Amino acid sequence: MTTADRKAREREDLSALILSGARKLFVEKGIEHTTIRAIASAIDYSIGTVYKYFKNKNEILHALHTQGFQELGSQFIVLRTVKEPMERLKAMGKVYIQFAMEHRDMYDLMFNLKAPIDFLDAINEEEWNEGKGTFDVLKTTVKDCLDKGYFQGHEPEPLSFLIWSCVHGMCSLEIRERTKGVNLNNPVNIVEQGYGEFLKILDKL
Amino acid sequence: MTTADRKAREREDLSALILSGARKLFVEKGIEHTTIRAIASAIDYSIGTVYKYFKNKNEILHALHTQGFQELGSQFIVLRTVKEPMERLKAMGKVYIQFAMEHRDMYDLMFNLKAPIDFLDAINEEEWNEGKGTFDVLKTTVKDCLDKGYFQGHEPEPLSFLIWSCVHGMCSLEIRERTKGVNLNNPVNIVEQGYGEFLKILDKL
DNA sequence: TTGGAAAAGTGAACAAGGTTCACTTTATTT
DNA sequence: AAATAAAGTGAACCTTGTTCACTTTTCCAA
Repeated sequence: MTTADRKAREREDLSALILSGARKLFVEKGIEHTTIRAIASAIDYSIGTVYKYFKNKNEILHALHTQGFQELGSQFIVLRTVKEPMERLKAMGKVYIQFAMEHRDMYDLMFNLKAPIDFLDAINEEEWNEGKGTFDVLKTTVKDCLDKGYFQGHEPEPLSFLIWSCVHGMCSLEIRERTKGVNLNNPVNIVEQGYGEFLKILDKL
Repeated sequence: MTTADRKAREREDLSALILSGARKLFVEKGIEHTTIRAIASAIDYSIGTVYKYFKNKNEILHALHTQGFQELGSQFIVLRTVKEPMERLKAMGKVYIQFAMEHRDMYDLMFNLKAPIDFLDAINEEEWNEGKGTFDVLKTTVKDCLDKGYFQGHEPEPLSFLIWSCVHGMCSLEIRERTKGVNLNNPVNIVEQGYGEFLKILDKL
């Protein structure tokens, strides 16, 4: 079945090409400029072809959001070298914030936009595996901390959710331009400062 | 100038009517169904009239977002009865979460959507007074806590931002359906549980 | 009282974007 | 080489925000 194999490969290739075109626009011009027409024209194919490969725009954005989780996951790999769980937790927060601040639109897509979740709903997928996987990485480290005697009296799951929320909240407020509401006496980046306070709290727990 | 006065009043009235129509759609059908056409038809006026009263849709959404802050502010009034600052801080979080969960679309508009901020940008308004005002209420309570000896070694401003982020993060993840990523062993609402962990931490600080 | 200006209100029309689908072109198979 | 299938196309449709030339109403001075 050489022909069928090649066909499948070609299909994969064009699928990937569409995504890379979408990705490029997404990164360079922001999500509002990432239209189907723009994606098609960026890769010199017609609108119709894009729709032969993806059911709709939500599917494209979902695929992009999955790529984002893969990248975030690969950033997390360095954390394996940090053996002490509390240190690892602190480093994880730093990596997470850095990812969010360096890939604002991607972060927004992964954790704020409706599109990827709407896509899951449309295909009757109950689970959000991308998010779940990342959350599990956090939860494992939090459990390690509990085993080491940190976070006395806390429950791993809701505590992990709280920690995620802290960091996500800061990134989200920053990306959605709500940090305008915070008067800074200090010229340092508010997210950095907020994370500094977070670290101080961890040292007490 | 009785006539001019009445004119001004009528103008105010229609302005308010447009907003109430928008509000109704917003609450009942969600933001995606709150189109200019739908607003106009809900109050039996034409599209053109809506545009005589508001420059564009962002201005309408900004006005709605301001109403939201007024309501959140009025929910905060009960907190004045709580004299002990740490207790007040805990109660404030509870009120905030309750507001967010009961007015999801409004919360989203206030803290997530681009529209209100885009409106401010368009009129060259640097300040986000609505957010700033609410943040100041929090900051005052956090400062009171510091004065009472809580939060030793912390800075009021970034600490307030961190606390806000914690609570906002939980609400935001819930509203944007990212709590799907959290496997619950316990049937209780994850935001409630996360806030429970937050309270435990406050008791240690 | 009334004529004309100003204010209020209208809705057709445009642009942009997601989506569909009948059609053309290319590739494969027999 | 013809028949069939797969790949690709883009005009056209729908919805939504927005504009603006036009109509209707209101107001005040002559």
